[in-house]
Amino acid sequence: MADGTGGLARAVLREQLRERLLARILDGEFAPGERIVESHVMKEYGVSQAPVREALRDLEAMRFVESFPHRGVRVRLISERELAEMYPVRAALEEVAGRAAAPLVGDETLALLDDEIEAMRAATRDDDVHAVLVHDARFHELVFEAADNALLLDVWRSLHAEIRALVTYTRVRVGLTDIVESHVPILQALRQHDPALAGKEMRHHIEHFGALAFAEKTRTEHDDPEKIEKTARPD
Amino acid sequence: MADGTGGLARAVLREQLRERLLARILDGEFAPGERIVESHVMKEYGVSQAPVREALRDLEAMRFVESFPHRGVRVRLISERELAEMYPVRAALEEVAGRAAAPLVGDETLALLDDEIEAMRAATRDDDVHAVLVHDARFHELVFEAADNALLLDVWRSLHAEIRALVTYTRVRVGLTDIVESHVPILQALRQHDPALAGKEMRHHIEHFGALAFAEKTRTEHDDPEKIEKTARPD
DNA sequence: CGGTCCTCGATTATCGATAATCGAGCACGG
DNA sequence: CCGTGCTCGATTATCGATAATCGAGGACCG
Repeated sequence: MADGTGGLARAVLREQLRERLLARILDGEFAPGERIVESHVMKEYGVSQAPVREALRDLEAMRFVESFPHRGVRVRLISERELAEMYPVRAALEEVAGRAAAPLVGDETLALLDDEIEAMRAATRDDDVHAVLVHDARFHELVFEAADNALLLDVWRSLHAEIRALVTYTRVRVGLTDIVESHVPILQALRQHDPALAGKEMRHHIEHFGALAFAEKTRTEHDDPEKIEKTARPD
Repeated sequence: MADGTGGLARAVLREQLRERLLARILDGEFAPGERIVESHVMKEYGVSQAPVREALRDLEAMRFVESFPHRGVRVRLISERELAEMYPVRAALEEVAGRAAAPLVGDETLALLDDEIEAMRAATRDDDVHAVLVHDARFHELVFEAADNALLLDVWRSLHAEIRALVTYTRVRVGLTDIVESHVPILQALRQHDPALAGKEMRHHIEHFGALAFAEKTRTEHDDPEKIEKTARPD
């Protein structure tokens, strides 16, 4: 992929475009809510419209963008409501992953998990938020991979967009250090190959930050819409 | 948002094609493993290639088909391994849905759920497997809708393909009646608006049939690969 | 006789152009 | 002034055609 913008050779165009566009979304070059115009992209990369459309549709399936007929594609801006909705889903998935991974995880993976925690610590020292996010996501992805359940991994990956927005947002309320260190109990539980404990730690890890981010909302039975409505991200 | 035009945003070719093709897949006209050739579809419906490709890509995101570059699209044939992998994922999601739905569910929804059970019973009497599947899926979908969590609903819907294959397969080992009647405790728990119970019943409902279909595999901590390997469906 | 290389039909990936649709801005009537 | 309807530029949806790629089958060589 080290060949300039002029010649997108190598793999299928659609996939290359997808990766390029995704990178630009994650880097914030395409801000949330911003439109992505097909004709602009096709001129910029010197390709036709079809692969651009298909790449955008892939990104839509990955939940990074949304589209409406005849109105084009825009980068999804994830509302707080959606973020709140994500917590129970993600908590449940992570628990499944923890339970499944615990008996299967090998020493190599445990070492890699340790590396990711160290990398998060280093990034925290540099106050490099982006790096923390990357290693945080990688830590969890390693657990899901260790669970040896392709479907579970797929489903989790489809939440990437929300997870990213989530962590970015959460950081405002809790420190990076808290996020990083909260991974330690998970690693310990995996080291002990204790499925129930690993599952519980994974679940708590998610629910903990969910509770911090949304105060009492997540666990209450009565909904209180106003608490959430007013925060609608003004761009 | 809904759609500003008053609800008549129908008729995007891609979406129509997607529905048509999906129906044909579900009806078994396209058998699992069978290829779907773009040029054939475009001639058959008198449309161009682009919408066909995009429709197929949508179906891929829904997990009904799979595609490889330059090798086209084929209807996914879901292995027993994948089915086994799905159980813990679905069980976790259904538990979340049950917990969330219990406090929110209204009388109308409870009545609809009752209707679905009745419809399943009627279909069972006619030995109409297809109808049972439809109403079974609809029952669960109603619960997910009642949970009022769009993300959860989306994730669950992305498992449709697996769920269908699952029920079809399970039926070989357990009777239709067992499947149908096992929905009753869920409905009762929802009637009582008991989140913990509803969640538990939803989970058990899934795990029960998972256990039936795959013997002891699902719940054990030690993996015993051979038990599963040898079942590789030759069809 | 077995294996490798090449050709060819079938299919997918991409292109450039056209038709359909949308939203903003402007003229017009009240 | 204010709302209504129309026109127009911008953008998406679809089309028909071309280039790239794949897999099967046959020719060729050892």
